[in-house]
Amino acid sequence: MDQDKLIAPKRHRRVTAQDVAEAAGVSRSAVSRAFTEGAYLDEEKRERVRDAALKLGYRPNALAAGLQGGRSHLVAIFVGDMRNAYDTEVVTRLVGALNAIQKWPILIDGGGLSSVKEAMGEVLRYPLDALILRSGSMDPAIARECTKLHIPVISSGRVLNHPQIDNVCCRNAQGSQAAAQLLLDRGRQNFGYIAGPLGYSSSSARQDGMMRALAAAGLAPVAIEAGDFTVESGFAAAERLFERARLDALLCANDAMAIGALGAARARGIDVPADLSIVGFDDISMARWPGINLTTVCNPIDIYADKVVELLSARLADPEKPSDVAYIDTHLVLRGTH
Amino acid sequence: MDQDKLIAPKRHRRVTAQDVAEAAGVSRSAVSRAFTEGAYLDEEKRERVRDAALKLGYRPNALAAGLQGGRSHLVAIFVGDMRNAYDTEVVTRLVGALNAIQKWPILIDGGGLSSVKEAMGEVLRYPLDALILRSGSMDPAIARECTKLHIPVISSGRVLNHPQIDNVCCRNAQGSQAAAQLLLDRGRQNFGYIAGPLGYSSSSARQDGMMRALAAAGLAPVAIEAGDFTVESGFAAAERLFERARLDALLCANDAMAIGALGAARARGIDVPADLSIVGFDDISMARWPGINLTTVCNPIDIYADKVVELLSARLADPEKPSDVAYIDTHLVLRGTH
DNA sequence: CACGCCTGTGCACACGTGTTCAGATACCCG
DNA sequence: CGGGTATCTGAACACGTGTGCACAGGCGTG
Repeated sequence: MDQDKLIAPKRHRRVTAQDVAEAAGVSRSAVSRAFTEGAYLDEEKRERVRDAALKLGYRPNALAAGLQGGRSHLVAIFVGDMRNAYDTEVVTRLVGALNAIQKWPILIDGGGLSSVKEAMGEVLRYPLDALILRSGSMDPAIARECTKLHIPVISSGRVLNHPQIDNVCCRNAQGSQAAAQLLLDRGRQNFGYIAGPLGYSSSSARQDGMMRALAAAGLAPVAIEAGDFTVESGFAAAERLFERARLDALLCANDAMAIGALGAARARGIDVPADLSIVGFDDISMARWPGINLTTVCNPIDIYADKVVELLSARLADPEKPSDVAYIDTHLVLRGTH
Repeated sequence: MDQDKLIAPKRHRRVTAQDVAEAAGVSRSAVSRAFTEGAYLDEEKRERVRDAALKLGYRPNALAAGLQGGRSHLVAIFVGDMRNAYDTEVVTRLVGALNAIQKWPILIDGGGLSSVKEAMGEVLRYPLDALILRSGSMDPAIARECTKLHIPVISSGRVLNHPQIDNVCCRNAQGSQAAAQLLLDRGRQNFGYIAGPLGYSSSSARQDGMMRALAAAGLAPVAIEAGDFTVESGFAAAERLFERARLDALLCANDAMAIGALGAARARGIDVPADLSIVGFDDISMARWPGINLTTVCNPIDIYADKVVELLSARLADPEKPSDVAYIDTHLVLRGTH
């Protein structure tokens, strides 16, 4: 009956539960039970099965398990642009947090990809446990499509208003309002702002926060320029600002651009922080590097990742629960540039 | 016959090929063939199937496909420590390159994980198309275990001597030899070196390269200290070096530590590059930031990622091919610190 | 017409697992 | 000893797909 197998042994067949069963002298069901918590199986037999499995190098095939049971334990992380330092750090923490709860993250980098939509379509062929969006400029249509497939979506960094999408978002306005207040208290009056690209809710919310603090002091920003969240664009935007106006305070939509601005200020011989205060947003790891030492608004990454995982677990436990928005508090980190 | 389904409709059943078949009035096989390139199927019928599929939101289940056919299209990337800037950049490019060829990378971060071995064991339950190691200090036992499961392993950054493991590695010694020669030509004589942790082949190879260049000039390094590849450790190591000796040239095992050293030099009032040359290794994106502008040895990341994917494709095409080592050439990037 | 070739189709199997179901065995209690 | 219960076990099914196989028909050629 096993003729065919003997005649044409498959290239490199995976060790299967059947093989272990034969080696241990039990039924295949018993093998399955030996690896399932809380299943009825004689202890002695279970041990025998595990020994045989170890010897043969057997591992239950996750594809088959996922096909049969409910969960695949795969989670897709869609990240808008992995060349962005903050996004990268968030992804790093997310990967760690997911690994820790035995969920396996599949990464899709929108920044390095021409046909994002197509890639998403391919990945959605896997019955994902969840999809995590990490991106300020995600096409909401994709998110909607996922909810149609009944896979949980968690949006990070941007609140998507949809009954089935959970969100994690930091209090952007509050953060930059506090930053502006800090500089106001220090006596600064001529504010500049380096914004992110249009359409990023985080950037505009942060700008609003600053405006609110300035308005309360009867002020308005002297000049505003926009970058694309990169260091280089921050450098360029700062140069344009310095050309246009004489500032003593400069707030930036994120740390990377603040670091660029810091470089531009130094190149121009402006003394930071004596003549100019620069404050970033996010508190990426480079902000604390010697030689940068940036004063910034901390957007606590660990808490961020933990919250995402927490929301994910809750959603998996109860798929029908109402959607949730977790707001993360920021706090000022006073270093050397304010 | 479908009573049970009607009585107890599964929570949210995925749309299956059977559903599409019924909607389009064809057999289930026809649906499968409609999505398979090069399968015999009437063009008109294929179109009908695709219409129905689109309407129902059907996607062939990748788990089932992977179970049945050979490939799962999943690739695991094991990265030693995602908090390392260079590793992160490599991973980013790898993710992009894999996405582009429709392979879906599962990330495992050794740095954020207590039980790496266990995590690897869990992930190996998926029949991976390949495993990519990105780490200087990977336990070779894990790699060996993978080859036993007959899944291709590609090691990046460290050459593993195993008949079934492909490798991508840059010419470390050549790179730092050239860097040392650059500084020798500039008239430097008192060399210091900041090494990585013990057991990282890349660090020791880079040190060897420097030694070779110095020896050829009848010199030897004045002082050597070690860090752990982080900026902070580079800062600390440089301070120890400055305490011990008067240097005019400082080579570092990677860019992050060089950036730390640069900060330490500036904090101490040392003029770089007038009194001290600092050269890093890797050319991470921060090396070109204004305010850092680090002279370094470029370890070209794009080529790196492309080579990995190239080796991967070759290995998948012919699993029995002899193992290969792709050496990547480095080149000096002259900026402002030499 | 006979024959072979090419295109198109449905049936049935294999992939490897978790779990249900019914049956078997051991055990305790009245 | 009978019967109920708790524990254990194997057969069978479902999960959803890709594909080999057999077959059907159309068409061109001798």
